[in-house]
Amino acid sequence: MRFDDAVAAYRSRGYKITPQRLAVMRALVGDATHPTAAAVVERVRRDFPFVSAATVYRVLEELVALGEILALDLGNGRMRYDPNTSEHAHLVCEVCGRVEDVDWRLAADVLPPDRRRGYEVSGVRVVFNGRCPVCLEGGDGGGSASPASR
Amino acid sequence: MRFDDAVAAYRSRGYKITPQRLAVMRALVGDATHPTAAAVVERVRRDFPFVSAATVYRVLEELVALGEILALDLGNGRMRYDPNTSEHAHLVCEVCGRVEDVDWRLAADVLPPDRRRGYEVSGVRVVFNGRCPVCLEGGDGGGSASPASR
DNA sequence: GTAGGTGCAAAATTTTTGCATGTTA
DNA sequence: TAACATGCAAAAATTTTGCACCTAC
Repeated sequence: MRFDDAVAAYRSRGYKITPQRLAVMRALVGDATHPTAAAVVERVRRDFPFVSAATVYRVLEELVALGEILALDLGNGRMRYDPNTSEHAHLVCEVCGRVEDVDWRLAADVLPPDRRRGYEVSGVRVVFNGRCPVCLEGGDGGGSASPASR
Repeated sequence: MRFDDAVAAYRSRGYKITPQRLAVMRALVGDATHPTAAAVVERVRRDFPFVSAATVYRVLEELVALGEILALDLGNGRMRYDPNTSEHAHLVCEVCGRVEDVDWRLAADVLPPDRRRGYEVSGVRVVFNGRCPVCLEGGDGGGSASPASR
């Protein structure tokens, strides 16, 4: 997502440009931490203390629908949002829940047609699970750190 | 998951073999529909009308921990369970929510080491999104059928 | 001025948990 | 019989929604 593109996308659909929408967009541009909705709410409130969480949820949904951000369901009950809409995979630490982008292109059509079972494939999500450098160095064996689970 | 393996896994850990656990296992073996927890509850109740949903959730968790089934979070708020624990990808219909296995192996190490950002990668989840044959034939453009969303 | 947006609080959903009771080994 | 498992109901946690008020255009 680029800020101006997102604003243009709103304009082109006749949606109003409100301070709340601008604040959510500002909170997301250039962010590579894959925040949860709650984290976006928190960040928006730094500039705009009384936004309603419902509004943030609604704006996030809009941005996904506009194709400006990606909604990632990485397997722990909370949605995460990614302003990087280019084709890439994700690395998820199964200990601390950290999420990172991996520049690893995989065209949807790597799935041979005879394996598509009649589906018209429009996209692919690739999530690598593992342990991040920090968690590897810290505790080893079991699950120590907060697993970012629900 | 094979029934006998799952029972053996329970035994080997000193867990008791209860009718409820057997019923959940029976409900899952050979199932390729990737049922939600609620669907498993429903199915178990066909043979065992008064099982508590909490028990089914607990048994599903156990089976995942035992490595007998896979918990899939395919991006619509509900967990789905897959007794096929071999390495494979999933095809998800974005119209009706149907999920199918695709025999498409992708070793975790297809991710080149210099792209791993220091992670120790232990697994990969690949989900292809698209439209299933039924939904392709039915309505085209928008979203008609029940999108199996939350 | 008006269509559309926001805030609040309550609803909805799915999953988890505490605790008393029941059951397997 | 003694540890473990279950059932129930309430709690949790996240996201959605209804409705009255407000505001960008």
